[in-house]
Amino acid sequence: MSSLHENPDALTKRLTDTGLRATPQREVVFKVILEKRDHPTADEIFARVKTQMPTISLATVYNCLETLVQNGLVRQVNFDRAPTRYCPHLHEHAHFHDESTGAVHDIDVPPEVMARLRELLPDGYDASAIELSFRGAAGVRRNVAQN
Amino acid sequence: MSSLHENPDALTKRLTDTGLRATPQREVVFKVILEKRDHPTADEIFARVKTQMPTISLATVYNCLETLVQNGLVRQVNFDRAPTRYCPHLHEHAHFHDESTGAVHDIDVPPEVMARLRELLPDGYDASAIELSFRGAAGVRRNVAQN
DNA sequence: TTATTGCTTAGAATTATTCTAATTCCTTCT
DNA sequence: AGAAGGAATTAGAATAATTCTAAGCAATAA
Repeated sequence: MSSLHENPDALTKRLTDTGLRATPQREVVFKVILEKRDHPTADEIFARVKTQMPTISLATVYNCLETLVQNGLVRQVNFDRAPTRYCPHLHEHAHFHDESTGAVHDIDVPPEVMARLRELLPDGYDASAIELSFRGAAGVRRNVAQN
Repeated sequence: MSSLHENPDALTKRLTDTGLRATPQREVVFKVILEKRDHPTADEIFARVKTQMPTISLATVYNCLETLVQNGLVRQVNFDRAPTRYCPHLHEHAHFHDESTGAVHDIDVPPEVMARLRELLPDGYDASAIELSFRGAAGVRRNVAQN
């Protein structure tokens, strides 16, 4: 819940704090992911970034995303074989993939549930990452205008 | 734990029971998945199948896999963007992806844990599928020569 | 047997992503 | 300030898994 929205320098700082060079491309890619938290794909990010920086290339978007992911500033989310999506929420959480709308929603997972999942592993198995995702239909939403 | 290994007709029966035509190609693809439960990729399945049926095409393997999956005879397993793997275990379970060997191990998940996971979803969210996967290193294996 | 439907096949097409090689941009050193 | 060195960016080619297309073939139905 920091002030990344209000204070653009916080974003720059997060880059430099992790030892990264805060290039304009990285900043705008990072900003785009943070400002609309809808788990966009690389293509969608590319499209959004181009409106602010028309000369950027798709390869650069992929490069920036890779460095952001490798430095733990952004998370990757995969569903089946669909294009990789990018998520700015760093705390441990799961994802719900709404098949009817294509939207992806974050699902909170309490630490004790995570711990319970780890307990499922046999002795000697050490999980560096746990991925939990749901697929289905979200929001029955009776009595809500839809358009 | 049925007799699919000993009784090849059980395999045929499972195909016809689901309303599928038991073509030779489908049977051999299904057999290959069942007889070595190591979560092979489509390419690996193709290679194994070719030894028994050299004329089969990769497209057919993909077609067979698709019908098997759609009819619930085989499960698909995805890890990140790696090639899709196929799993003959139908009961609800998770997967552990060993990063050092590339192997995939099945992990049992007790029903009450599955139920606990479903409880994490907000009202109105209905999950038709839950995917749980671990990534990491399996089998610490001290005192084993490594080369 | 003929018609109909479904399956298989080879190869082309697609698509997300990565690679390559050239250029440009910073940073630092002098 | 100018030059050197390293890192980042770029356009476009390459890759790889998967899907599509069109044609032939096989099984079943009439």
